[in-house]
Amino acid sequence: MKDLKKYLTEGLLQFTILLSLVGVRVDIYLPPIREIIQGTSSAYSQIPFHNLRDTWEGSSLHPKSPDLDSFFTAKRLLEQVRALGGTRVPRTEVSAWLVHADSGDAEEGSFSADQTLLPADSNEETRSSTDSPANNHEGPSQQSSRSTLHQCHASPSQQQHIGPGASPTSSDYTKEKQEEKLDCCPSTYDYNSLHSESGKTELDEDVALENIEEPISIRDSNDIDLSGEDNQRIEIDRNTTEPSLFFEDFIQLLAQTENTLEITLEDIQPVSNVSSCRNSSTQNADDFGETLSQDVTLREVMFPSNLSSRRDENLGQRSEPFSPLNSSTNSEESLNPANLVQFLPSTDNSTRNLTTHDLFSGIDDNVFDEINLMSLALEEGFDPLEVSQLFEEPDSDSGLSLNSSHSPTSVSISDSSSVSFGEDEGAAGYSSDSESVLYDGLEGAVGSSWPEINKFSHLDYQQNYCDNITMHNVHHNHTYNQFPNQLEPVRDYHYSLTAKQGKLSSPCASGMDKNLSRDERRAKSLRIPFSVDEIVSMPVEMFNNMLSKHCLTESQVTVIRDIRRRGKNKVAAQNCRKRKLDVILNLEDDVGQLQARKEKLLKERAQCSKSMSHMKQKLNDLYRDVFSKLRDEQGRPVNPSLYALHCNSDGSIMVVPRRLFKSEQKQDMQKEKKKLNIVNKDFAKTFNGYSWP
DNA sequence: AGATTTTGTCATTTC
DNA sequence: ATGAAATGACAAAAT
Repeated sequence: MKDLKKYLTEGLLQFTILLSLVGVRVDIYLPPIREIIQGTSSAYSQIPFHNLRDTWEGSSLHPKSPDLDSFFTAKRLLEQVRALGGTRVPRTEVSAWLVHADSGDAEEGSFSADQTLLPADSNEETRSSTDSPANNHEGPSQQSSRSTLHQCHASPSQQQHIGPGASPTSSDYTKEKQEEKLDCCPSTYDYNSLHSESGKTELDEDVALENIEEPISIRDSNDIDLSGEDNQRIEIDRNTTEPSLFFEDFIQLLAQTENTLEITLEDIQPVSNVSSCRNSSTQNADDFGETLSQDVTLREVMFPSNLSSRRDENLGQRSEPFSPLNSSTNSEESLNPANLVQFLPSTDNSTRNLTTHDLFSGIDDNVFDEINLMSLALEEGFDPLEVSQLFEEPDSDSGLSLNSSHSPTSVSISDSSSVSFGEDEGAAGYSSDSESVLYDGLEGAVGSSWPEINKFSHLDYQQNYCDNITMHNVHHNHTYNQFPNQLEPVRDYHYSLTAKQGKLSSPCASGMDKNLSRDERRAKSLRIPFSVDEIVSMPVEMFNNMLSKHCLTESQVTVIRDIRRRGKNKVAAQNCRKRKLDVILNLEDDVGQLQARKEKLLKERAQCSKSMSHMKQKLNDLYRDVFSKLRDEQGRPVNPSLYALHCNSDGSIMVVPRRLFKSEQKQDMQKEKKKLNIVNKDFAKTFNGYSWP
C-alpha cells in the first residue's frame, strides 16, 4: 500500500510538473484542501492567486510564462531561500522538487537529480521542512545541505503564529501589513503569506498532492483536531510527509506533551529545520558552504545549460533582498560575490532580525556587527573624494519635505538601491500603497541595520522590500513572468516626483544624487544606517538610544544630530507658517464678522431712531390733543406753552406750570443721571431736546 | 528677466 | 539648567 502511495504520488508529481512545464496551470488542490482542512467557515481567507495573477492591474500574463503556478511556487521558494540571507545559488527549482518529492524514491529523469543529492531518508527531511516552523527555537547545527532547502518553511512569522509564546502584537501587525501588501502587490503575497500566514500557501501546495494521495490521512488529522488552525496546518504538513508515521508519532507525542506544539514537533522531528538552519548558517560556515555547493550541483543538474550565466546573475541578485538590511550589502562591494561571502554571517543575522519578531532581544549584537561592517566598508571602500564633494556642495538645498515625505523617500530608495545594485530599478521594486510602509523606513535608508527601527515595524518594510526586490529580480532576468504594471506605480511615482522637481528625467543611478537632499547625501556619504526621515521622526528617547547603542563615529553623530535638528526645525517652520497663516485667516474672519456686526448694529440704530421719532410724533399729537381739551377754572383753554402735564409717581397726572416743571425736571434729570448712570447721552439728549409743545 | 511666493536654514526666544 | 519647540529673519529655489 505504501509503495502504491508513493507510486501514485510520484506519478502525480511528475504529471503535475509536466503540466506546469507545458503551461497548464495545475491548481487541483486549493478548493478541496481548504474545505477538507479548514472547512468552509475557516478563518483563512483563500489567497486569490489566480485572480491576482490573471488580473494584476490589468496586465496580461507574460508570454514566456509556461505556468504561473510553477512560477509562483518557484518564486516563492526562491524568495524563501533568499530570505536565508546567504550567498546561495538559486535553488528555487530544487526546493520545488524537494517539496513534492517526499517519498524520496524517484529514480528516473530529472527527479533523480534531486535524489542523488538526497539521502535515502528523504521522508524525514521533508518532515523537517514541514515541521520547521515549530522548530524555530531550536538551533542545532546538525543541518545538512538538504535542510537548507527547507528554509523556505521556516519563518518567524510562522513561529509566531504557531508558537504559543509568540507575540500577538507583532504577528498581527505583520499580518496587517502583509494584507496591505497583498493589495498592492499580490504577486509577493505568496512569499508574504509564508511568513505571516504560517506557510499557508505553501501548505496548500504541499498538501495538495498529499491530499490526492492521502485524503484519509488529512481527514484523520482533522479528526485529531488540535486546538487551532495552526495545529491543523502542522498536522497537515506532517501528513504531507508521512501520514501514517505522523499519526503514530503524533498521537504518541500528544500523549507525552500537550503544552506546546513546538515541543511536539521537535520531538517528532528532530531534524534540523529552517530556523536552525538560519542560526547555524551564522554559526556554522561549513554547513553553509556545503549547502552552497550542493545547491550549485542541484542547479547544474536542473539547469545545465544556463547555469553559469544565471548563477552570476543570481548571485548578484541574491544580495538585493538584504541590501536594506545590511549596510555592507548596501554598498558597492556587496555586488562582489567575494564580498557577499564575506558578509554572509551578518547578512544572515540581518535576515533573522528581519523576520524574527521574537528575537528582538538579540538584535543589538547583530546590529553592532552590521555597524562594524558598515564602518569597515566606509573606511575601506568609500571614496573620500565623494565625501568631500558631498560635503562641500554649496547649493544642496534640502529637497526633503516631510509633509510630502515620499518625495525624498522614493528617491532615497532608488539611490540606495542604485548603490547596491548598480541600477535604479533595484529599489523601485519596492511598492506599496501604504503610506506608512513607505514612510516606515524604506525611503531614506542609506544604511541598513535597523535596530530601533524594528519598533517602527520595519520588519514589515524589510519583508516587503525583500519581496519586491525579489520580484524585481524576476522582472530583470526575464526568465519568469514579467509583470510590467507591477512596477509601474513605483516607477511612475518616481517619475512624477522627479518630474515635479524638474531635475531628473531618468531614474538612472548616475543622476540620483542630485535628487537627494543635502542631509540625505550626507547620511549616505557617511553610511549612516538610518534614513533621514527616521532620524527626524523617531522619538527623542529612541534617538538617544540609537546614538548611544550604535558604534557611530563622531562625524556620524554630528551629522545625525544636524539632520535631526534641521529636519525638526524644518517641520517646525512649516508648522509655524501654517499656524501663522491660520492666525491670519482667523483674524481676517474676525474682521469680516466684526464688520458685519457693525453694519447690523447701524441698521438697528437707524431702525430705533426711526421708531423713536415716530413715537415722538405720536406723543406730541397726543399732548396737543390733551391740552386742546383742557380748561382752566374760568373755562378757558390752557396754554401748553405755559403749562405742562406732569405724571406723578402714584400715576396721577397734574397740570403744572412749565417753569416749575422745567426746574423740577432738571433736578430730577440730574438725579436720574447720577442714579442710573445713564450712558446713552444721545438718548438723554434726544429726551432733553424734545420740544414739548 | 524680474517680481512674488515658497521653502529651508540659522539664530534666538519661549516654554 | 537643559532641551525641544516656536518664531523672526534671511537666502535660495520655485513659480
